[in-house]
Amino acid sequence: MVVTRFAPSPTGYLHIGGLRTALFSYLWAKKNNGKFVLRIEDTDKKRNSKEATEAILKAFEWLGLEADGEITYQSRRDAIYAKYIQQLLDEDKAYKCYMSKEELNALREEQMANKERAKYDGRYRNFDGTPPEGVEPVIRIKAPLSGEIIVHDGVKGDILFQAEDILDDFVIARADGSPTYNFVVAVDDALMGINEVIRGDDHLSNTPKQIVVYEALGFDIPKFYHVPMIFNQQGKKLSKRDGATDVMAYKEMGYLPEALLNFLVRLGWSHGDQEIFSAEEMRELFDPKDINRSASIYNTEKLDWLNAHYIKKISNEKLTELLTEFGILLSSHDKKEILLNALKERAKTLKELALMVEEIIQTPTSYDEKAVKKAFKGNAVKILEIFANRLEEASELHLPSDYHHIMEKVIKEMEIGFGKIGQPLRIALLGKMGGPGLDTVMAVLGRNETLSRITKAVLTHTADD
RNA sequence: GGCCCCUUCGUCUAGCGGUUAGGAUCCAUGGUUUUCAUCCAUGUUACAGGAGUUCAAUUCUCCUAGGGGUCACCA
Repeated sequence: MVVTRFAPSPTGYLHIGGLRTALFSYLWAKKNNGKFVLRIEDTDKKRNSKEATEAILKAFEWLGLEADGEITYQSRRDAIYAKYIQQLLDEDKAYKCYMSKEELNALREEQMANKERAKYDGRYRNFDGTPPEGVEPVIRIKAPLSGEIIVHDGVKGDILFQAEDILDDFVIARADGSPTYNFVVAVDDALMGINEVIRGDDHLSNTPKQIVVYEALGFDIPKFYHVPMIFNQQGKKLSKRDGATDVMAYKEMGYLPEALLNFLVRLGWSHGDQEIFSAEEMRELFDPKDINRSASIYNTEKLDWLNAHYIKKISNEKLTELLTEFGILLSSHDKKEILLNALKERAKTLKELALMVEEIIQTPTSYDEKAVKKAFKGNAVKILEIFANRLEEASELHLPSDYHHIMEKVIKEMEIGFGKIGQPLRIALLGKMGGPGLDTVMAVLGRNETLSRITKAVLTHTADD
């Protein structure tokens, strides 16, 4: 069974890059009827917060990603790590190193001065003398000092490292006894049965160290997939300063989860020419072998397009519900279907949609001057007055087509084109050009509000002349 | 700096030795629309550079350049 994982360190909100690796891991597990588990890497007590973990969970919930089983917290597994550290000590695969920080720094400086790679020199590797006073030892693993380490990567292919280039006896437990990252990652992945690791490219050079741990402990090495980074517009690694990288910020901006997911799944992954993927299709089609090898730049143009696409497809009922978060309450509005059908065609985000609804529902408080100049030429006022009269005379007015008939009637009566009535009427009703068809607008507003807006506009522009 | 990774339209990408180098987005133009948007159609734009290998390279190899990652008692 395929078991994947997402292993964030809870130091802040969940950002786009993290979400994408989580998504890839989730999809791959689902496709294989496997498991996707969540592990919180909170061993560094100073930098972690509970809120951050909750933020991650919240984002998952919004997007419909669900982790299988219990969440694992590394901070609660000290006993486990201690056990394996002791095992390595007992097997002479690790040892205590009494080098002080000062000594270590001195060594590094000397190596730097000689233009050598900073590297622990192994001075306590076979130490059996009396330990120096006053130094709490760290524990270092005996890493291979020569030979090759090959990472079999599902995205990049086999990558060859020379041990002497990259390895030294790295620390697996700090002076206070707490284990370090490369050690716990390997231990946890092994113990949790994770056999397919999908993670960011930035972990690629850590992988040989983790392989050292796997081998020392006799664990099976999982299959790795290192997915390329997502860069910002400047071509640099995404950071918190890159505007909206917080996943939940996208919710506030009016993006739909299906749009964000679709956008992210296509960032660095493809399935031929297909652009639109439902959640089901993603689970069916995702395969890490189709992950791209190169980094991608994060650019939201396509996200906007996808979001517009999904807004068009979503039910009005659902839309009404979503709009409440943007201060729009339509559930009791009798013409909400008509309104939403007209508006969802032209909104890129829910926030935009909310604004459009407001602009129709609210009586205009001012009129766009340029548009007024253009529209209120000639006998525009007269046309509006006649149109208003015909509206009053009409018997039943409900649907857009009812209003449309009246517009046509006036056009015929006065022997004018559609524009002659359309433009001033649009100004009267909405205060500016643009927006849905006027018949639709009037149907939504109803006869009284329509008449009232026309009257107000007529008064305003009669006074002007 | 050492090590490692990457390089097709502005952006996301297809391509897996022989293609008029395809799609999407963006942009532009036209059509539909009383307006705006949608929608439809059309168009501009790409194989980083140089050597090989080969009858034939975007595709394979090497080099160069550029970009990125990583080198902790952070994760």
